[in-house]
Amino acid sequence: MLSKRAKYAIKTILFLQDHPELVPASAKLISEKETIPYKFLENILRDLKTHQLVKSIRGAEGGYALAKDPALISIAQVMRAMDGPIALIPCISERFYESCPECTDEATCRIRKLFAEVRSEMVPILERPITTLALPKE
Amino acid sequence: MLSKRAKYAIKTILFLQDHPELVPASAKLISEKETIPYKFLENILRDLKTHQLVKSIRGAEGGYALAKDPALISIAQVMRAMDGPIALIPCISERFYESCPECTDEATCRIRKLFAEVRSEMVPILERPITTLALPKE
DNA sequence: TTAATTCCTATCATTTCTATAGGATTTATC
DNA sequence: GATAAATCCTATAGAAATGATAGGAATTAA
Repeated sequence: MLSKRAKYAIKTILFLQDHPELVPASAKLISEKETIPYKFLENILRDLKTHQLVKSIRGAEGGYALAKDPALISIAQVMRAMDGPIALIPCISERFYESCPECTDEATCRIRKLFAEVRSEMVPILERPITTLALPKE
Repeated sequence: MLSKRAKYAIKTILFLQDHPELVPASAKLISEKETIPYKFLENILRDLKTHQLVKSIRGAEGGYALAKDPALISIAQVMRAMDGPIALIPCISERFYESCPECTDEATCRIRKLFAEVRSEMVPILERPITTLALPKE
């Protein structure tokens, strides 16, 4: 399951997407509007910045904005920045590969292919740009 | 990511699938063959039994066996028994539905549909019977 | 100069995950 | 009937991850 960090991060990214580009949004504002604990948010924003998903403007009247065109940002990017791999087992992850400590031999692992298939179905959906995340119609 | 419990449980289920039906496999045997800590395994087996994936025979010469035809058992069942929901957010889970505490309104949640789609791609793959999990050919 | 803000390090609290301990109960076999 | 090999059960310990807070340094617009 997604961590709370990741959920907060997604809310933050979507908030910034909606926010007028010219005015940066302060952590305080985001915290209040999205009901995210302030200090926790600061720390998420730092991480999002490290991963080049948001940029910051320091000082009074400063704040945060998306670091790039929303058409180039996906939920997958946010998830990876917060929680790490999307794959359910590490030995099939593209970006976070690790061998499974329990596994004696990847070549003969009977579940590896299954989870690889799962991953390859998940990823393209999660990699859609956030511009495709319209509000559901009533 | 899958928990160690879930990985151990999957190994156990596959071990039992391969094991001759007439002789139950003891926790000790499984523990040794699959290198799973004995006491941890006992506790996993209990849980698998509660979820009616394995059955047990008590006493000397006792042990465990699959509770049903392997054609009726899937990795999804094992995962749900060990780790709970397969969905990445609780508000789209079929079996473990919960509203997201961060969410003000499901109807207007912008990521809900996306994660529902992800889930609906994952589930059919994970629900394939374990009889389809052949060893990969060289 | 002040106030608003990001930035940084550290720490705490809670929960979840992994694993172990110790023994009660059951049952096949000798 | 005794013994040994098992499952079964409750409890708890230890470790790691997660969620959250504290306190202040640095930056900058007004």
